[in-house]
Amino acid sequence: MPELPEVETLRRQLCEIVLGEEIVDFGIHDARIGVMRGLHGRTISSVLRHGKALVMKLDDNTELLLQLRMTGRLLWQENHHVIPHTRFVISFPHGTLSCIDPRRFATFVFHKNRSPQAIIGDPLKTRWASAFYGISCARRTPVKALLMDQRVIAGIGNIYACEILHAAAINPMRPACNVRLEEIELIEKAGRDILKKAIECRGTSVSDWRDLFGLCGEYQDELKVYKREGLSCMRCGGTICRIRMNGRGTYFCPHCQK
DNA sequence: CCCTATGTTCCCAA
DNA sequence: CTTGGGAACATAGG
Repeated sequence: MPELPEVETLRRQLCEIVLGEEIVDFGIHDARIGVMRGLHGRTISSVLRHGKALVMKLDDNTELLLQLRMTGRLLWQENHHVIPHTRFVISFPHGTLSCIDPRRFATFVFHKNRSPQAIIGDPLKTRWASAFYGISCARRTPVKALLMDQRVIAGIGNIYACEILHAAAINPMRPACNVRLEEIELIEKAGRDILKKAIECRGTSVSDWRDLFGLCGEYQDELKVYKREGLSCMRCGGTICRIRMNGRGTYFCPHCQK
C-alpha cells in the first residue's frame, strides 16, 4: 500500500513521537515478519526513509528497516491494545507502536550495511530527468514499469505512477525508449508536484491506508485517473480506461495521454 | 462456490 | 541483461 508519500507521512509523524525515546519492550506476534533482538533500552536516534522503506536508527547504530509492502501499517497508541493482524509491537514509556498487516507481506530486518540504492534515488531530492533518460532511452519496457522500478527511482508505486503519467499526458504503455527527453522532463515536474502534494495530504486512503494515528489521508480527493475507470477525464473529457500491465491495474486516458 | 481484485517485491525462466 | 509472469498472503466483491 504505502508509496513514497505514505511512508514519508509515517516518517514525519514518527519523528514527532519517538525520536530520542527509549524502547522499554517489544514483541513479535508473527514470526514471519523477521527477527528482533537487543532492542531493550535502546533509543531512537533518527527515522529515515529510503524510497518506500522506513528506517529507524538506534543509538547503537543498528538500523531497523521496515518494508510495509501491500497492506502494512504503523499505528501509535497511548493505551497498549492489541489489534487484529498485529505483526509486532515496540513499546515506549508514553505509548506503543504496532505494525498491522493483514496480508503479512511486510518485512522487518536489521541492517548495518547499506543495501543497494536506487540509481536515481529520491525523486524529490534531485533533478533526475536527464539521468532517467540515460536509462530509459535504452529500454523497451513500458515507461510506467520503469517509473515503478525501485532500482531506478525510489518510491513511486502504482497509484502515483498512474497519476504522474496522466499529469504529464504520457501513455503508460509507451516503450520507455520512445519517450523524448522533454517528455521525461514533464514527468519529472508532474512527479515532484504530485508527490509533494500527496505528502501534504498525508497520503491516499483509497482503501485501507491510515496514518500513524489511524487517520485517513486526503489525496484520494485529488486523484485524476486512479480508480476512475469509465469516468470522464478531468482534462479532456475522454473516457478513462483501465488495462492490466505487468500484473497491475493501470488507469489512463487514451484520448489525451499520448 | 468460483473467480477477480488489491497499495509490493522477490524469484525464475525465456 | 532485459522482460514478464507467478508466488508470497488475506480479504472483499461480483
